[in-house]
Amino acid sequence: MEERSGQGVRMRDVAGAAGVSRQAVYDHFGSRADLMVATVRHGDEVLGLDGRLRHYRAATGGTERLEAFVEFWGNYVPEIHGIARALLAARETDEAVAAAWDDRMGVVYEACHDIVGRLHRDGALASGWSLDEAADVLWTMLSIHSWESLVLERGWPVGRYVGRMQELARRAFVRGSEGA
Amino acid sequence: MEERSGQGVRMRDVAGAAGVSRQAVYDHFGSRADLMVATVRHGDEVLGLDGRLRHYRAATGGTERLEAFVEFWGNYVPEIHGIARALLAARETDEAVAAAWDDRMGVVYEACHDIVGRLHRDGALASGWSLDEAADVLWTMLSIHSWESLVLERGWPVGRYVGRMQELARRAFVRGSEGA
DNA sequence: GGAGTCAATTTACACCGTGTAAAGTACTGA
DNA sequence: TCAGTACTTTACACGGTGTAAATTGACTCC
Repeated sequence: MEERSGQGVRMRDVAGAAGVSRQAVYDHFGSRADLMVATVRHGDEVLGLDGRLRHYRAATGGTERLEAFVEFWGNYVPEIHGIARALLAARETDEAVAAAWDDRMGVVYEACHDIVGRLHRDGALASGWSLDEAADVLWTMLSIHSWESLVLERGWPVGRYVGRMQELARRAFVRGSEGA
Repeated sequence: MEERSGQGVRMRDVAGAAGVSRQAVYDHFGSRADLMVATVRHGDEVLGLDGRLRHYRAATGGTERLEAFVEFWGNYVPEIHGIARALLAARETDEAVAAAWDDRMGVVYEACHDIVGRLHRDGALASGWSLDEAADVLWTMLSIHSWESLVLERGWPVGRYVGRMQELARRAFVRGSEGA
């Protein structure tokens, strides 16, 4: 239950990789969609989110939290990328997958909203943004797709992604921060 | 050859909508992938790009061109969205579709690079960006996915998309422009 | 040791969408 | 009239998901 990753993977591949018959997989998981959802849940348990989010949680200021979150996210996405692509493809047709995806993305959105709210509280939110709009844009900037676009298509190393996105987010959302 | 749009559409749907047998479609287009490519070409002819890009072409300054391009793009995407989704899904498996997509996106990338180049020429590019990195980020900000995220998922009207993206792009790339 | 249970296996098939093949029909124009 | 063309219907191959049934094998309980 470890090495899977992505949409081109058929049930027989999963079965083969697990050294088990195709039907055994159906017995255990029910369907391809259910398998994905189970994989997501398993990933949650195994990826140590609590540890990874320590810096984020420790940062109470809006600006610091924004920076910490981008850093967490940039390093987190590569590890969930395979399953994320599979979910993204399957959520078109499967309701349970769509729900699992929306649930995950909802958590990210909440984080974005929280960050924007703190910037506002600190008087640091750049003018011109409503809280919701800023959260929408931050969430969009940090989407898996944008990560794919920069890291996979344009070939950015993860470190550059993190650095530039931190800078971009600061410029976009933090009042008076164009110098660097 | 007009009303199609998107990935859930099967060959029989296309045929039915055209009032023709499924095989006739195969006779004309060869395969689903070829049909998509043909649809893209047809769209190019019919969408009046030259007219739509007039403001963009007329704007020679980096800042103005950036603004004009975001406006063009925001209004253009809704019309290509259906076929774009289908291409996006099919490019995973079909080489010709992938080539057609990459060709289109290449054009957009060139436009982004041109804009960033003009900003730099005008001395208006915000500090901290290399030309390539700024083009990469602008291109990513303007991706179909980001448009979907804001307009379809977050429910933004197109006008708001255009306005906020213009503002965001200005903040991100134009030196000294946080006030508005 | 023998019976029952439970998991996993093999084999087979239904369903769907893409794509191919073949035979038939109807309209066109030299 | 005949050839060509455009389209039709019917049929099937292929690949992937998902279901069903009969079979094997191991482990437990008495």
